[in-house]
Amino acid sequence: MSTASADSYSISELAQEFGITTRTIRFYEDKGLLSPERRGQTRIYKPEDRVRLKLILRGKRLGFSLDESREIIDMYDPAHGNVDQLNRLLDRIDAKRQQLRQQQRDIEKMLAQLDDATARAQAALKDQTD
Amino acid sequence: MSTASADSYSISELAQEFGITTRTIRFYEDKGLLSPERRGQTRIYKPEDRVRLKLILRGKRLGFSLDESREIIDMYDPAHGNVDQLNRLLDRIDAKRQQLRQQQRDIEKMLAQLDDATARAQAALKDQTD
DNA sequence: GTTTACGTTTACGTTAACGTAAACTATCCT
DNA sequence: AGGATAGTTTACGTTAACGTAAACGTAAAC
Repeated sequence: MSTASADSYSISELAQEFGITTRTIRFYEDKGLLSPERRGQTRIYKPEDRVRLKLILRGKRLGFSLDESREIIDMYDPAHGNVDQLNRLLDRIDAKRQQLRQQQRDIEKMLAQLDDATARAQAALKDQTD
Repeated sequence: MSTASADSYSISELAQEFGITTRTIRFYEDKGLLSPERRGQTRIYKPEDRVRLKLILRGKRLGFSLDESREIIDMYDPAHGNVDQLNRLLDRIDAKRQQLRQQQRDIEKMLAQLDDATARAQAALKDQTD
């Protein structure tokens, strides 16, 4: 099964594409983050599953837990009924936005710190080669 | 010990300022990220210790492990001897920079996604209130 | 002089996110 | 037919980052 039939992927194809193990993908399913189709026993992943996986891994790179990633993914879904729930959803979205903005500030400071470290190291190098 | 003598802090002062527990601070020391002075048994934290703690927590917000945070903090230190080591340091700094830039891209995409989710939720709200 | 508040060490417990291994099934290859 | 290859379930193991509790020291406060 080296080629995906039309618009679907095997578990090992996705694993290889994203540099993770099949165990990890099954684990995400176990935690309710993925729910691929089945052909018999075998899992069949559709493009939408692949997108969800991408979002999970993006969250991971930002230090989010799987629960947080699930929450963010669910925010995009169209399954939110009444007015109260929609308002609560909007609040949660806003909270996440604040958190991401904080991370942006943190990154800026850390990048500045790295620039500083680079300058120091280069200065030390120059001293050595004199 | 509600007031810090001159330029130093107690462990509970730092804990309260940063919204963490004293257990956490001692844990960081155990992992070699902090090494405060002692007055008898009691730990005395200097401004530089406080700065290190701030850096650790910033790393935490970005999803860094304590080992990664320690590495970043050590990058700033002036304890790197020969030319080879300095070059390796410069490489590691650059790698971290790349990682942070990736995080920046991830955040941008996620913010865009949140904007999208907000628009959808607001549209759904409008439908409800008609 | 004994609570109360803050500090200490030691040690076992807990959760998230997988790793690793065993035991089995289905399929393709030669 | 008999591996080799890719899939499956089940289950125990592991690491990081603390939480929680016990048992104790010390010093200020009542």
